[in-house]
Amino acid sequence: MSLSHALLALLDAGEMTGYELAKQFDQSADRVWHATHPQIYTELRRLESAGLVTARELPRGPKAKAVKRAYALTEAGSAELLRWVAEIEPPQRVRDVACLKATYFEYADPGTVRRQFESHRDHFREQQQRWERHVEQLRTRRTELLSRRLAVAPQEDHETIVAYKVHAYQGLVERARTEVAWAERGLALVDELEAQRRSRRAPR
Amino acid sequence: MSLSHALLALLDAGEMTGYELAKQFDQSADRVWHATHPQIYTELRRLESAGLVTARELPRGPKAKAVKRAYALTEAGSAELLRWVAEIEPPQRVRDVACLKATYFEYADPGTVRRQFESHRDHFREQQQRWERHVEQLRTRRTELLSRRLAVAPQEDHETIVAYKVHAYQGLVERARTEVAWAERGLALVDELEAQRRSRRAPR
DNA sequence: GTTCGCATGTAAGTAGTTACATGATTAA
DNA sequence: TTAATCATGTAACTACTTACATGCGAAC
Repeated sequence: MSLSHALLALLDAGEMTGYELAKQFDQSADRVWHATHPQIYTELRRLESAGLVTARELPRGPKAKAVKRAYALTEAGSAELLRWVAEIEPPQRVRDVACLKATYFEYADPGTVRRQFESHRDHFREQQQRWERHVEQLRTRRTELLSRRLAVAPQEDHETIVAYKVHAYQGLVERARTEVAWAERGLALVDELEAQRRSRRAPR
Repeated sequence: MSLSHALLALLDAGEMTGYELAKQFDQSADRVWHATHPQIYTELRRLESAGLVTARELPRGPKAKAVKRAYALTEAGSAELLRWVAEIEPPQRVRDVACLKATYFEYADPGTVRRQFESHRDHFREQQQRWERHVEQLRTRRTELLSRRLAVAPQEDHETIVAYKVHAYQGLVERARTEVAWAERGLALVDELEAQRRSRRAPR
């Protein structure tokens, strides 16, 4: 289960509350792994009872009428993170709605198919830009998480840390680019098929 | 939920038993959507009680000591399939273990990282070849499912049906290619980082 | 005084996995 | 006779989603 490891990995940059972790998941470009807040809070409690993280209760505001919980890695948590990174996992199963649906576009009229491809293209264009920005921020070491991480790591490791992260997000950029290209070829295909149909129905 | 629609789509090629459907999911290259057999049998029963498919009980073998159930689309099932194909769904959330892990490769030694990238590359090379073969079979109309589907569709639609399926699987080929390229750049990166480290530790 | 962002959760439900269980038929 | 393949399921569990619920503090 990768949510737990995503959390351990984020906590390696230092103490964070559930709320801050949730933000990393769904606001920033760091969300290589999607998770909702109920799942995150639940998982943090589980990690705590498994002894992989510890929680420190902090007052919220000066009146201390409510508390927040800041989580940090334990020794066991760090060890588990190391173990997981080295472990070779069975490849993930394919489960791709867009592709599944595209296999049956014959059932939809050309206008609808066009809208499907356009929405696919627009989505991945946006993703591509988002990830390109993130790669740029990593290169110039301007993300908050990376700064925190570099602050607690020895100087000589900095280059390696940055290089692997850049490579990972660069992969996402390429992937998004591939999807955009696929959608654009799809749009061209719709045009082509329509032209063929027209010429077949009214030959000269 | 896309499993139900994957099943409806497969059944559009004609009557099939749960066992045959399960084979389409995990044996053939058609598995754009992964599912295990318990899930498939359960879902078929659900589709049946929802009135989207009907089951016909057939004897298994001549002695008729056991039965199998052949499922077919109902009117409502076909309608639902059409509705689903035209519907524009919210984009899927990213949840990528390989990428998540790659972000933290700094924690592993170069040998381990190399093995990770190699296994990624090998997996997607195999996927790429599998999908290339499948595209070829679709082009020459030699897959069983496609033959069945073409047999029940009007002649003038054949080209469109084949074209969209080829496009969908061609997309998977490109995606696999992108992953292979990413892993190969990863391997180059490991070498580069190691060379840098060596030269820094022993300058000339 | 009300809206926005911070902060934390529960509860009910759906989707998907893994292990267990059974038994028929076919080909070597 | 034994192994492989056909064929169908249940049960227990984990992962994830959605809706509901609460309350503080700051700024306008």
